[in-house]
Amino acid sequence: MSNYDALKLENQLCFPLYAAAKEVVRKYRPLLDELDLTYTQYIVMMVLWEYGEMNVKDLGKRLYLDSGTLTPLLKTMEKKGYINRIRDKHDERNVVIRLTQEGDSLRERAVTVPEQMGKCVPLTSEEAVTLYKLLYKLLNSFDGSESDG
Amino acid sequence: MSNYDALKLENQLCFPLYAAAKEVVRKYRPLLDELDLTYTQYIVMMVLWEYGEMNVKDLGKRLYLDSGTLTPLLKTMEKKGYINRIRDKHDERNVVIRLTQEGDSLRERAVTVPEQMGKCVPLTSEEAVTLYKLLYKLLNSFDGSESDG
DNA sequence: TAAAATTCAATTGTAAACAATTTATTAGGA
DNA sequence: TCCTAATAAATTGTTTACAATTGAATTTTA
Repeated sequence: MSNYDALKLENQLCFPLYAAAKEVVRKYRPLLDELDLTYTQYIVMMVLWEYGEMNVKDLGKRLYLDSGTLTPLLKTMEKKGYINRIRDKHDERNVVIRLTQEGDSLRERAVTVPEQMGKCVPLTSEEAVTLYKLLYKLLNSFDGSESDG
Repeated sequence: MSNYDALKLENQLCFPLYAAAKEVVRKYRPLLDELDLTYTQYIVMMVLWEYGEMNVKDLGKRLYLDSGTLTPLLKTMEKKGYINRIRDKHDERNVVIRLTQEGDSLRERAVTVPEQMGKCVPLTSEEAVTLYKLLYKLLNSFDGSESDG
């Protein structure tokens, strides 16, 4: 019996990670609906708000997403008018993603999202920092073995 | 400028949560491929290995999944021969999920998965416990607001 | 320089994930 | 009893997510 304890859900580290991530993304939904963004589209916007433009590959590396996810996502965002997709003149293999005026100005409305989310997270700032560091320790350890790119 | 710092990816707690969860699930893939299970199917099996049987609703509550996800997933698992789906005689609204002999015996082969995954996680046991507790603190705080059920 | 290898995005096919709705069943109230 | 809630699973439609493959462009190398 206790031979199988390692297979119990309550003894998994991955399960609360998987479930908490899903639930947090669900918490974002009503806030992001008002910006006509999904969570994945939102993190793309965050990168673009900070860097202005970036090609698909670098975006994927930053967000841990591959072109199979990003290509249709970015096409949707282009239809919404938030970004442009432009072939790089110097290397036509690259597609550069650039914010439109509308996409850039969305930033002002998005600025309340992090604080509203903060209210949903019942952790002290020390706990949040600890969690943040542990998650990045995990994440950084995977950086040698990516897909795609 | 620093008005927008809260919108930087590196200042988000949710992003490393989201990304780490995805990457950990990816790490499971080659191990679970040998059992012909996806990660979501695997956590269903973990619950069933422990409890033998459970209806769809309770399974969903435990795994933070709704019937829209579980119904097709469970049908796939039934086709594989790991489970049976049986309408509850006493209340025909309920579908009870029960392990088959084959599903039950899969447990023996699955028992190496947790230890193999443990090797991929570069955390001390103290760190793992801290992470575990923080994730459940987060997760438990969401328990009032579920979907479906 | 021509051929081979590499790189990048796009495509294809499959599997989650979930909101919203629908269908069937059961429970409660008048 | 009949009618209305409420409940549980299934269905519908949309979006992620990713492995594997394809096709086009670039770089390397022979």
